[in-house]
Amino acid sequence: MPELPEVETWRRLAEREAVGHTIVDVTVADDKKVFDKNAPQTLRHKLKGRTITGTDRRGKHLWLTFDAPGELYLHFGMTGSLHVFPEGDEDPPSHLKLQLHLDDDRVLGYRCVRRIGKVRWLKEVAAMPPVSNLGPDPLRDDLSAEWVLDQLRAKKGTIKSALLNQKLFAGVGNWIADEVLYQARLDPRRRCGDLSEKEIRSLRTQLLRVLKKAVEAGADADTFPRTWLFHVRWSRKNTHTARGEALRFDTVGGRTTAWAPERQG
DNA sequence: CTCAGTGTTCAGTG
DNA sequence: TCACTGAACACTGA
Repeated sequence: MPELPEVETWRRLAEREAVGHTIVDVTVADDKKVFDKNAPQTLRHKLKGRTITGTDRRGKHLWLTFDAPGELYLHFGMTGSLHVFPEGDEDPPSHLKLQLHLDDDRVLGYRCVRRIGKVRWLKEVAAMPPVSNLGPDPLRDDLSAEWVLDQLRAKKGTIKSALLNQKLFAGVGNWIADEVLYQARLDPRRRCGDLSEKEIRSLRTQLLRVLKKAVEAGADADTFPRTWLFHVRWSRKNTHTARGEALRFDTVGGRTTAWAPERQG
């Protein structure tokens, strides 16, 4: 479920477990789609022998820095994830596309089931697309109420599509957008321009709150508050929220949107 | 067997 | 040119 909280959780995992370690070997899957323009052998050559010195993230994009120029960009698509496991693990994650074998007999592994993720070797990730095209990351960057008001008032589409716009709120994805609208009690189909100042301020407050809570929980869904829409939004078989409100599914902003009309009127 | 889906990009529309 | 919409991508699981 890689939206901002999941990617931030993986960044912290890499920061804690891999920074300071040297890559003694690299396993690269034969997958031209995930590796994009990078030839697998080039990637292997660049990474082998390097020491990981840092991690960074913006929105849903994660990258590693090293003791020499060049950065490893990781994007997870809809089904990617990052793992640390022992060398020779009997039951390693499936669909591993990249394995960095560290100097302490552990592996930092990038997994991508649906092959929509991307792995690239770049000079400076933050200076080029897609990361350079992102707007502020609500948890990393200052997201002032005034800026949000200005931006949303200039938009013509629905509030749901604005929340998903990475130039406005980098890292917000489909479940977070729905959760924020549920918490802020707003109909996802409302036009941005029709929202009152009070409603936009509430939206911003709930956005920061949902992101902060999800990151504090280590993106572990089981520990998200019981009342969150999250727990019922994944199956259309669910008919009600934990609070007992009728649940509805509509396509808004081109994405499946779960919401509770009686709360979000 | 069919179809929806946590994300991004790009072609098409107005 | 801009803002926005919808399809495509690849694969899994309901």
